[in-house]
Amino acid sequence: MTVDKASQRLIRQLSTIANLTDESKKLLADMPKQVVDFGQGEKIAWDGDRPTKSFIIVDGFAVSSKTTTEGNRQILAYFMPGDVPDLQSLHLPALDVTVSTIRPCKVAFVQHTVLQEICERHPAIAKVLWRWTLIAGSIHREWVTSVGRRRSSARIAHLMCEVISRMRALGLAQGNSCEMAMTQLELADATGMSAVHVNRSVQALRRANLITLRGTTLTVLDWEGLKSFGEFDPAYLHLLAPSAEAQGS
Amino acid sequence: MTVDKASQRLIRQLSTIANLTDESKKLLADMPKQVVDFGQGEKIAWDGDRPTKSFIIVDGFAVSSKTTTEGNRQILAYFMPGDVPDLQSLHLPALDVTVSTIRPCKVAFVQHTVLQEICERHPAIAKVLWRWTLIAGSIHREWVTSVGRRRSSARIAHLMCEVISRMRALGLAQGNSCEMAMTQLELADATGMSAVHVNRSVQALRRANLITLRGTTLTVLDWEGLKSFGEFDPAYLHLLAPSAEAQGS
DNA sequence: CGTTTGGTTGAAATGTGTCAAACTTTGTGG
DNA sequence: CCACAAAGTTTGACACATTTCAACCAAACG
Repeated sequence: MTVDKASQRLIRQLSTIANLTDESKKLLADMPKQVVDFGQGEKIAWDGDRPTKSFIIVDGFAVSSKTTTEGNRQILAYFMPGDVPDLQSLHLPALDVTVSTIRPCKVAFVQHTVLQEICERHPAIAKVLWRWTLIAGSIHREWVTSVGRRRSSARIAHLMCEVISRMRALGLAQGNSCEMAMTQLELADATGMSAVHVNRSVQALRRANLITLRGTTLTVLDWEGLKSFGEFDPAYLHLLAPSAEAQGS
Repeated sequence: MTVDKASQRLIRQLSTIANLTDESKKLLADMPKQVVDFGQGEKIAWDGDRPTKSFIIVDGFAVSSKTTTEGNRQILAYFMPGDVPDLQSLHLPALDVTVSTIRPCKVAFVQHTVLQEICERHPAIAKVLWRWTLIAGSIHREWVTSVGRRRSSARIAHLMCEVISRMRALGLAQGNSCEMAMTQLELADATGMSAVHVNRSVQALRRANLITLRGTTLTVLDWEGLKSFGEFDPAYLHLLAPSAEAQGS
């Protein structure tokens, strides 16, 4: 039995936070999905929308964001393959963020009715999805802390630790390297800084021999150093295997 | 049939975000609860705990927060009567925040086993609770935006709008006034600013004739003005009756 | 009535943003 | 495969928002 890529990604993501039974996996894999391609910088869902389906990121990277009246953008979450950026719309009809690709993306749409029926008939799956949305909330809390109370370069370091930890858990990191997929401008919008200051903070991390950042490829040179510099404690990610983050250095 | 205060508060809160059937209300009211009093500035639950019960705020106010290694505190959420600050621990065993009272609090503990059984047997209630945790996430996103991208006095204004809107929805605001229960130091920790700067920002809001803040009692003099100054759009609260926020001015 | 807690003020230090220009890399079409 | 354009990065100078420190004041409290 072959399983499509969208299902593989979704199942792999969920496996990082919960143990799925084979039955659950099959149910998720069998959901009807509609695959659509998006280019870089395209919007997939808009603040204020009332979607009737949610989507899985199959390939590529996306972010959710809000824009203030003065036109400043704040990135609120970072999505990688297997993520479902608008899962909350299952129980919150009106979307409160805009989701945009930061890389070309292949996404798979699933009707809310399908998800809802699965949740009703299979409470175990509902529980995992609920847990997933709670982890998204936990990550939000860590971001508030970062943006509110950490120095600029620690914010950057923390975000890098988060991304590489999540990528590792998915098996999408190569050793100490991963495709971060964010320009410095996007890094700025995610950390509440200006692009110029991000640049200077990144240089500080480089000078401290903590990282290498070429284009959008991040390499961690000193995992323990970066962790302590960014005050990163992976507990908030609530991953099943904390070992995933200890493989570094 | 008399219903205890803890249940009343809980049901009133949930009624602001969902329509509960009488059966659901009865089930919630019938949960065994253990009422405990806490003084001001006490901690109810600790970061890293693995609680076996969650608690409803019956009276008083509380916040959840994280503290950085440098000792800076970031407040992440603000809880009022009827709120369940650690509801997420139902599916995230390890708590990732500390919950402390900012006023003397009466709280009612409910065993997780009880909540879990209700959720299993009554999917309608599970759905409401899930929705509730999703709204908490939505509020977190708004806070990230505020802390990351809004000017200092707009942050304060935004937080004031949020608190008074939620208090109004609960019927806990008197006209344009409400008990905000936060000192300027707590306001600082919630908005990622220093206490001194909060003081200056509050004064700016006063000078603009938007608010009055005596002690911890907030009075809104110009609701529309405060809303636009703080870029406040209540959509992210996902309240059932948006009218609650339109009653002002 | 003194003590504590929270609020207010001023001055100086500093982190971060803004602006503008130059540079580098990446991608694309000829 | 080169040349060019576009996108992203880096740099410097300067402005300014915010923090820090320290002192003082006001209100609440036992």
